[in-house]
Amino acid sequence: MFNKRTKIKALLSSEQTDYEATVMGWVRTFRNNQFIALNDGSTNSNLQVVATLGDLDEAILKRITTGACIKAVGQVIPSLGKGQKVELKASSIEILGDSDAEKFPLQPKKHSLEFLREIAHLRFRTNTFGAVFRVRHSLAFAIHEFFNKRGFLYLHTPIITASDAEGAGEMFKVTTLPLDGTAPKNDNGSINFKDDFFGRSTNLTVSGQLEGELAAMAFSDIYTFGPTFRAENSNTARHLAEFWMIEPEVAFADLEDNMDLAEDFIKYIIAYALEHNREDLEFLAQRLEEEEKQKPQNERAEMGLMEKLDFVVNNNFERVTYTEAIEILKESNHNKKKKFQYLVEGWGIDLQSEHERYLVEKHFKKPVILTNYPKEIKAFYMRQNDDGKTVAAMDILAPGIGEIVGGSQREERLDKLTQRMEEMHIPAEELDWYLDTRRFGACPHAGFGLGFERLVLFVTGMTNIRDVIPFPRFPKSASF
RNA sequence: UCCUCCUUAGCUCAGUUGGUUAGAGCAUCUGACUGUUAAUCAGAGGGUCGUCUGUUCAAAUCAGACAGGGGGAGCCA
Repeated sequence: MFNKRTKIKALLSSEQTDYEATVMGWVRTFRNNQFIALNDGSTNSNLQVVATLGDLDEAILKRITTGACIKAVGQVIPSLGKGQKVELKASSIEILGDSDAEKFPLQPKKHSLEFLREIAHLRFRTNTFGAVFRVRHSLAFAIHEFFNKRGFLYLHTPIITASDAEGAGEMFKVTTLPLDGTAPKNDNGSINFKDDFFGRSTNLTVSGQLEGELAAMAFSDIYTFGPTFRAENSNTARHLAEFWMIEPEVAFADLEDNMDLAEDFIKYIIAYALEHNREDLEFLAQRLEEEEKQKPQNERAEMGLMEKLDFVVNNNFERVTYTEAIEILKESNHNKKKKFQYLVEGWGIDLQSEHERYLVEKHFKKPVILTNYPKEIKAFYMRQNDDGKTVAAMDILAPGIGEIVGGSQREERLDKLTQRMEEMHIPAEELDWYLDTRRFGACPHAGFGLGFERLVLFVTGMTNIRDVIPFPRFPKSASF
């Protein structure tokens, strides 16, 4: 009966003593032939299991190696040593799974994140990744809680999609046709998808937004939270080929409502993690602090992780228009001294990473919501402002991460929308179903997309997006 | 995809102007110790120097190509 076991988190947090308990978990270290640091993933802390000399079989002791899985039964007692309040004095230890210490790659020492990424199937058993993925779990749970409390409907949008006109990025093809060159072709040499599984060309989704808008035109408030795929050849610490995206879509909402929602949302999620994952976050904060010490003084972050998260929860995001941002950048000493690689000369340019970082990290020193971008650099579905030049778009920029949210009020006016699609060469016939929302009972609405992994990066203080998703997919890599 | 740096033991790294048998710490193994906190102490084993090609009497060291990784950029979330 495995359910009789006590989870280490519960055992440690109760601080109750003098009762018998059964624990199971994986050995982190075995010191002095006597002290087992046992972890079962329920918490970052290990339980000290004491194997008293003479009480246990020598042959069993030999098999208690780093990585081995064991079951221990014994009395929970106040710890005789320092460093923990309670410990388990084992009366019996059973090896559930041996681990050959000569071959097990994790050692009781510091490993580089790059090395651990190569053994992503085992890195869950480290302090850092244990903390990261417990925080990730909490954030995911908090997202559902936030929207559920506000009456949003969780909409499952398709993962296989027929539309390839969204312009969000390169897509992965989905097909059952043979790849050996024998697939049927049209007269012009292109592949004929008539006999493909779906009878047409299909791809993995790059965004659930358009489908989300359809549902918002019935349920008022919806959100999606699911995997998203981009076949872009992006080799950065901020991009994945497979990532999870949250996309709320709200009827009867304008850009300001949208900004309010996004800001409330981010603060709620972070506050939830601060409340429920204190221990893990403090561990990650300490890890980050040690890493920062390696850097030269001028490159270090001004705030520690906990301080940063508290700050974000308790302060308003700075809201500035694109036009104001350009003025700030143009007039900045940084620009005048030509310290930007791309100098800011005038209105209409797309902001470079260095410009966004300057605004967030140097000028405002807090999250920034940039609004009303030139229409030329934004997507077709964004609502055109009365000035004829800008659209009701908003991007939220976070310190250290850059763009974390991209959203807009949507263009609900059919004539304006189709006109813009024409200008941007987006085939209207393929998106006829989408245009139906504008034909039958259109209303002002808005929404945004938030990259889940970027949020996890921000909250955990990790710096590479490949370290906050269990099994990352990126160019030239799809292991596990 | 572009720029740049890196690749030496299981891990993290040294390795002199190219020169004989390539080193350290940690891990592992053997033994000791038995209230330890990444335990400690003693000893041992462990390497096709990323791959290929070239230069040279001689290459871990120099050059080129390729592969993988880091940092930055673009695309974006």
